[in-house]
Amino acid sequence: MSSSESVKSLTELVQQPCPAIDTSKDSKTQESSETPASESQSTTPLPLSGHSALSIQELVAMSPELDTYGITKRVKEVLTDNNLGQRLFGETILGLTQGSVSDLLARPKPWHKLSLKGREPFVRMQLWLNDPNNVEKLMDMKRMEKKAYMKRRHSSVSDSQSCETSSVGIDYSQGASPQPQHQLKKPRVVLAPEEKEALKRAYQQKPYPSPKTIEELATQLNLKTSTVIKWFHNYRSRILRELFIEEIQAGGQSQAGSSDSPSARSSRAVHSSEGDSCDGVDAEGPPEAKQSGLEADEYSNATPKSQGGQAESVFEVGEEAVQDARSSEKTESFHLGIMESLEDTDDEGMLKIMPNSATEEDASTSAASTSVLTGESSYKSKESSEKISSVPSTSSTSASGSEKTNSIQSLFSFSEAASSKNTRDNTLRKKKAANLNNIIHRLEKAASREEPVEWEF
DNA sequence: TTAGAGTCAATATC
DNA sequence: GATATTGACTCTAA
Repeated sequence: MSSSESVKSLTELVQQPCPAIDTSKDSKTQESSETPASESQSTTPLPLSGHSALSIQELVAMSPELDTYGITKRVKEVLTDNNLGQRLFGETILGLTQGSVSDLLARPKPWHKLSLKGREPFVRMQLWLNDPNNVEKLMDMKRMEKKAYMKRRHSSVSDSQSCETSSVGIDYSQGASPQPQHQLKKPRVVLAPEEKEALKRAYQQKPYPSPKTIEELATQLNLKTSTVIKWFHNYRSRILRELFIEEIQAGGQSQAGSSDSPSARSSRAVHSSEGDSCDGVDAEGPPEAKQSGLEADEYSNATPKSQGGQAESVFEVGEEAVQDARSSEKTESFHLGIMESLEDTDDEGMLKIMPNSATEEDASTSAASTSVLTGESSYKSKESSEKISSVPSTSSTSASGSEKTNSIQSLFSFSEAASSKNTRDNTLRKKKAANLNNIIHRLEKAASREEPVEWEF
């Protein structure tokens, strides 16, 4: 099983243009006819079928580390070069929907961060890329699809012409649009920008809000608690992904070749990202939130406050590290805002996330809550992101061997490219690095000791 | 139970 | 029309 031999052959299979792949044809062409594998969703689509006895899962399990970023990059190139759509590619090759493909191509996770299931599409992509014929095949499919579409369209046009009038009234009566039935489909919730802003601010204060906090948020925002919960889930994971890709890009810039080496990447991305994908992933980017409690001092440095005890001491170091960032006018309000709104810090503390909730208290408080808002938006600006990026700025330090720590470190570490941007002096950075590593270390310890307090940011 | 991962699919945007 | 975004769902693991 683990024989190096099989691994080797697999490596060849996956990494090199392998003849074995020629396969696909048969299995592919048949499904192509009309239905783009899509529906088969769970059934394995792809051109792998020819791959013999090895199921995709097996392939994945045995696959050597793949350069996910490189793979997606190539796929994107191929798709655009050949004018192939994500939908077709996703449905026929990956067995995924267009949205998933888009997401995957835009924000691939590094291999080591992927679960077996998550690796599947990348193996498929790699295999697909390996055989240039596959592009041709896909193009054929595209043509066929087009033909089929035209056919359908023609026939439906004539159909609709004949029953146009009636269809209006029919609508529900016929299965065509089984819409109202039990109104099975819940309308999609679309959060208003202010709501998102508020949630983001809340996130900055507490990436892992307690149920109580969630309820408060839900109440304040007039949302369902489940929506708030889901939003936090999504936001967290998307922020993470955003970070990974930025790390990779940063790494690619600073060190040409290796596209996917996991750790030791700059964290500049975290702040500059503003890629707005995940809608705000931009600012905070509390990368390994869970793993390190990072966000506490990293982007919402303010948060650490409170908690007292060990946490307090832990964060006071972080505070220091953050000091300069704070000195910048823009970030200042940001930090202060959070600081103040976190005045009572723990879960009991009402989150002041809505701009209008600022009515309470005195001016300073209102300033605080609004400043969180303004702070964030400024956070989004390139300018400020640069300033803020100095916060976690550190040079990666030696220490810690665990992967976890490494990745955490990488979040704080600065690639040369990134660091060259700001003028911070090295000693200061090193000092911060040490401090932050210290924080990380202690947080991890605390975590393993199960001291919940420590994780309440 | 909760969080993370992977997706879907509706909607927004280009 | 293609692609990007994002709320929600499902599954898995701790």
